[in-house]
Amino acid sequence: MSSLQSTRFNSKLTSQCQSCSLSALCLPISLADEDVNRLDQIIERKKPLKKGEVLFHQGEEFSSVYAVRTGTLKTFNITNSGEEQITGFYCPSELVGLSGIDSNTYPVSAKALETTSVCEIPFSHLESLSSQIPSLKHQIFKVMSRKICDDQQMMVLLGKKNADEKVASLLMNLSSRFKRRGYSATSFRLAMSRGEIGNYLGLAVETVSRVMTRFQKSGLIHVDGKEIAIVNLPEMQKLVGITEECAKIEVV
Amino acid sequence: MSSLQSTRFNSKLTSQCQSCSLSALCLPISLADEDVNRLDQIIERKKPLKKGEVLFHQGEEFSSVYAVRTGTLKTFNITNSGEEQITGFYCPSELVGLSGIDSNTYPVSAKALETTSVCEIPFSHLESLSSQIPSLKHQIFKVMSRKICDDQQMMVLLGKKNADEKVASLLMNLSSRFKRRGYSATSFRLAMSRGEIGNYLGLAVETVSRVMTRFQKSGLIHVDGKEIAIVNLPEMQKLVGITEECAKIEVV
DNA sequence: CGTATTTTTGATTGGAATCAAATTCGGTGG
DNA sequence: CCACCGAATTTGATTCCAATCAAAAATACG
Repeated sequence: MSSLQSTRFNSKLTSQCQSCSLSALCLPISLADEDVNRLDQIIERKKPLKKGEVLFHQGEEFSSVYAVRTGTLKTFNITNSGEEQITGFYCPSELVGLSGIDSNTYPVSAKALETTSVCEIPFSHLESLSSQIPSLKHQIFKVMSRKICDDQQMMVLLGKKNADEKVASLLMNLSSRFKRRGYSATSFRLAMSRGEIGNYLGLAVETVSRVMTRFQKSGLIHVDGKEIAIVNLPEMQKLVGITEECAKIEVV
Repeated sequence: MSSLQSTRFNSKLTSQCQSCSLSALCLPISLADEDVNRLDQIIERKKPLKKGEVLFHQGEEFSSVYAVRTGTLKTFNITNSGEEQITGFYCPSELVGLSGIDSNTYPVSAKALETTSVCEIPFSHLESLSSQIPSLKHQIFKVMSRKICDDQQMMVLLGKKNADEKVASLLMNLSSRFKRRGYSATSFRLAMSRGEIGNYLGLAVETVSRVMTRFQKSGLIHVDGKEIAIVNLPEMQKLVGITEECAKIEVV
């Protein structure tokens, strides 16, 4: 158990969730002001993580879920052969750590890909608060359900798609996540390296590089290091295929 | 909304969950008798599905989650090219349909691989009941968290493993699920076809067949149609690798 | 400014897909 | 109970996509 006092980075009596620009994403529910305040009081805003710092380690006791406020996280397993297997990237407003509830242990590690600040949400507090606020409980169910959906789409991607479709899917997925937060859907900066993309997609680094070069040559995207611009959006969407369909369902 | 009366297949006033042999798996919590009864009253035991019958369709409005009592289900997407993409197999005591909570729509279809009976659990009832029974709410969180964990392991499998490891992983996974329900871990019958296994694992049917033949020749397993016997358990576990590790974490 | 790391590019290899066909299995009706 | 038909499974030959090996180029960083 971490100390509320010692880790609190920015503590005020007024609700910070209410003034946070992400609240509409992080809490897409209409909580009464009073309820938001109650939620706000259990949340700790931690000191930002520097690139490469670890938020929690695989195997550690589960205590909190975390909402990313700024920056990007990756979650990963260490395989028995010692290599890293990335299982997800987390952008602002997204929750990380939910997979620890079942075993009361984080089954993955979470590491910052760049300077990243998070809100720590002690799960036991969240859970008891959710008993008192049904819409909050429903929201947690929804977030977890959404994660299950997304992971299953990822399973389809990994099992059925070729290298082009995988890379296109990741780029379009990131694009829609940027858009959701009000940023450009067609021009953004990758927080992760080519190696991390390949690791996540089940591709070799070289393949990721080749595919991106090829996409650029065919006028689908423009690549400048980590800066990506989607040039031919319709064609990219076509490449993504099935994932697209399910995105529709989810958006409803 | 389905009618409670019309679809109820086997209705008694006494608690059926209490006498169900799966309750320790389906409800691995110590609910007070009174609470079990309350849960029991919202559950409908539906008429068994015959092989090939569909429990719910992709795109249909979400209303219930289902616990498999006997038999096996598969969940799948239909891709835009019209082919089926299997996202999961469900054995007795396992819950299907949780991915529908987020969008209020089932993002997959569920179909019986053999004669299968399920308990229908209307989600709105379950949710309101969970407000009154904190341990039930916690249990739902756990089940969903576990699903997220499992799916992420599946992602690792699909992204990083070769054909041998994939097939071995599926067999060992099924083995542990049979064992959990009190059946033999080393001898069981596959409910799914080679084609469905291949579809699920991201392999061609021919590859699944070849791998199994090869496993049999090397004395790892014995295959007789759909009957499988694990002959060399340690070697099979070795093939599975990382998934093994995470199984340990989850079991704790 | 020089070194380490990341990314790109090229050549070759290999594992699984695909194509093709034989065989077995499962269900049905005579 | 057996013969028959379609589906599922197995087996074989060939192809192809992405991995691997290798090395140059670009970028990050102290």
